[in-house]
Amino acid sequence: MRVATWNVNSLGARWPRVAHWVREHSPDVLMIQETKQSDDRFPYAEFAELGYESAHLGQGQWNGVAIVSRVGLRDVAPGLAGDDEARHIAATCGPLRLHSCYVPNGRALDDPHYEYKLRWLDSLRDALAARDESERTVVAGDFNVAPSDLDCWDPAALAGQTHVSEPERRAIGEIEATGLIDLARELHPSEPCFTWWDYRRSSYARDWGLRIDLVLVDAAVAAASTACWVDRAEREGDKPSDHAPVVLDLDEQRLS
DNA sequence: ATGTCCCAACTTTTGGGA
Repeated sequence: MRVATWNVNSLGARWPRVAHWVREHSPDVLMIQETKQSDDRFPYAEFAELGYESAHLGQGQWNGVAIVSRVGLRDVAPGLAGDDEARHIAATCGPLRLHSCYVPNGRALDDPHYEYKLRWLDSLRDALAARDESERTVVAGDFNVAPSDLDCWDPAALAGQTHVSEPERRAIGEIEATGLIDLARELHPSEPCFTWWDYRRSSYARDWGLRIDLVLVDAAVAAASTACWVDRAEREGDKPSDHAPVVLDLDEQRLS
């Protein structure tokens, strides 16, 4: 079974690449962030032609999250309690309970948006702490936090900025403490595994990246996982998103 | 050169967000 997460930075602008990527890589489930679409513009029919059911929580110009699946899609839960932005959607697809997350950026440490980001992460933690432990859980998406210095191209250059602050990293740690494993880091303890590169300053060519797109899984999913990898090729070529997809491959037989 | 890309709109240029 293959599950992927991808911040597409506008599904409208990225549709040709998304459709091509889905055909090439055949994910069973794709979690999408930053669709930047209202629900009435979401390409439900186009995904259906590719064999996928879709659940979308849209907002319009900003945010927007989705889960598309070819292995069933039920018990859709759009939105995080108390949040009025389109940043979280959960659904059950086959044997997995999946959460597609788009964590607030934070903007700057002294910006009110940063406080919103920390509160949002606390809300996600609370929702995950209350989950049904019998469900096999995958929490994935754009967390806008680099959990450690290994996840940064130059930690010194980022000092004093969002994405690397101690409160943000602590909030990620508290989410993991609900019983979730940062799978890319678990399987690749010494590789950076960047997932995002700024469009500016030729950042991709210089490999000035961050690992901010995470796949957090419970112990049962971790035990069944055979790979967790970043599709850097998707960050190249014409009109890429600034994020690359992160792919989780698992052996469904080992999910007991 | 706060350097690029994407969106909306009092839309053909500007401002907000990442």
